[in-house]
Amino acid sequence: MPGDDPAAPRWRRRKEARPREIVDAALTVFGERGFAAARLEDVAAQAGVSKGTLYLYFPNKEELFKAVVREAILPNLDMAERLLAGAQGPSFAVLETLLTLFATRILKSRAGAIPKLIIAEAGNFPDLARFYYDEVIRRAFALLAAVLERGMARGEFRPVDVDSTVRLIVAPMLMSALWRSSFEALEGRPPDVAALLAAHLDALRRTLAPEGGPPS
Amino acid sequence: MPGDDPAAPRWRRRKEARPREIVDAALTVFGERGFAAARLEDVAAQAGVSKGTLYLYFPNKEELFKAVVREAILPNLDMAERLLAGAQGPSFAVLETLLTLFATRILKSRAGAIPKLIIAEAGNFPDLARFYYDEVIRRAFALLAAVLERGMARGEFRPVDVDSTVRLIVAPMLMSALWRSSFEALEGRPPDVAALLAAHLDALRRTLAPEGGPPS
DNA sequence: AGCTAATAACTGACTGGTCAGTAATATTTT
DNA sequence: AAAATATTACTGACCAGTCAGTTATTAGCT
Repeated sequence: MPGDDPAAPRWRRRKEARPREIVDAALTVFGERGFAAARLEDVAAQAGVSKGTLYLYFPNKEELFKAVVREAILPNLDMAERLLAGAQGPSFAVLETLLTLFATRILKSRAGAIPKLIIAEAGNFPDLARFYYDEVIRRAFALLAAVLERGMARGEFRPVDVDSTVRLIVAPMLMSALWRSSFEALEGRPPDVAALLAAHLDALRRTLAPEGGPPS
Repeated sequence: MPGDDPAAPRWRRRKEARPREIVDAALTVFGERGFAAARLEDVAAQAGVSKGTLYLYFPNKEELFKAVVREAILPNLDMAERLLAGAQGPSFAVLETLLTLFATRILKSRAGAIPKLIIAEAGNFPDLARFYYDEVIRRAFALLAAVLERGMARGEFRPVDVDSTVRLIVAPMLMSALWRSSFEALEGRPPDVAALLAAHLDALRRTLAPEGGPPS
């Protein structure tokens, strides 16, 4: 407990550690409440710091949010892009790995709340929407489009409309993320992400298979 | 313009027409701003009425929102349920009709904003989430599950995990709705709902086909 | 028909509470 | 002592919900 030791200082200067701790706390609070409804006072409390301190490290709420996205999402995108760049095997395996990566690294972590957050607030905070669209969505879509192109070029996938198919691939994953944030509490059992992912991959295998036989 | 004619009354009593007009205005404003950020003052202005009048017809913001859902969504669900109950032909045609119905009646109308709204605010307004879950989601899921069961019973669909497959069916439609509300403004072209629906139906045909041949 | 209450519908200023951002002040470190 | 870091108290804007008062409409009376 603070205050136990009267000789201990009430607080310490920790210039290096603060930003990370604040961003981490912000991910939690934004995830629970959304952007507009999150109170910076709560973020500060969660980070073990006072509200004024936030403003020493971030100029305002929006920039704090951008920092959250940068820390929680972008490293995973980097990883996914490196994965595709170095891929050797069949394209469907790449797709499978990417979706599994998303399910484990995003869906199961606190970062899973971010998509909901963006969708919820895009209308009222267009700058945020623009930022997320440019930094995340465009890149993720381009990545999946590249996998499809690769598969079609190698004769592993039948020819499909790339844009629509990318959306079909992404939708169930995204929906899982939104679902968790919104309705998990209302359903008895927690949603079975593994089952959904399996069914989705099965469906994709059938959808992408060239007429002759299975793609993988 | 009001005020043009000095003999015209400043307002009129229109007890019967008010509720519908207010709900209609509320759908617009909630759709643009979300539930929490929508100002009842704006709803009132849009309905051509003063703020106090809203409270003559609806006890509070939440009940007004529920009225919006009842008016904009539930009639479509009723229609869909009647459609399945009276269906004669192949199950895939039923599925196709249902999805097309959704694409035209919900996605293209202002009601398309409601899913976003619910997802956005579920965390902060659990009563709203519960209401929507009970009145809409449960019914819609049961409906699609019934179509799948019907198709499997008639040997038109291969055996699938019903719960996962329902989610796979819904996800792209839902995502379209969310997308429109959030990112339409940021992308150059408007999203091609028809192309997505066609690709989705194509994928579903392949996914549900029994091993022997096509389901429809 | 016209005049006069009585009532129902409606208005808009106000209240109480919330919260992002800022200013003034305090504590720690060098 | 001075600089750096942090806290606390405050300001200003915002908005759901309330309510005292106003206006349109109806009903009763002549």
